[in-house]
Amino acid sequence: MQNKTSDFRKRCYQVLQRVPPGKVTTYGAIARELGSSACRAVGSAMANNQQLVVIPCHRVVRANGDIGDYALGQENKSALLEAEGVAVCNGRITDLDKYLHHF
DNA sequence: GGCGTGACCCCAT
DNA sequence: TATGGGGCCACGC
Repeated sequence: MQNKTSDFRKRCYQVLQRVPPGKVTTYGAIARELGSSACRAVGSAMANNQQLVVIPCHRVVRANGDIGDYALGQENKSALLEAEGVAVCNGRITDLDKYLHHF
């Protein structure tokens, strides 16, 4: 059967849901969890994410420490992260390694 | 069936 | 530190 969402995208969401509150992950980490280095494909999945309430896409940040982009805006994303206990400064994670979740 | 795009990542300069 | 270039994969037209 064919769901509206591709299987690859679902996997991104599944991995993303594995990240606990107060922790963050990177697009590359998710991609590698899926067995690929297609960090861009993961981002594309988030961009088409229609389950903002179900998928904590705001917990995904860039590997260089930047919070990356967000469907509702970077400001909203950083605010959500701080609300979960992640220190964000000027749209960037101060201690990325400290909040990075290890799968 | 092929091309361009994208919420990226890494390395070199 | 900032900028440029190459590579990776999935999706829409």
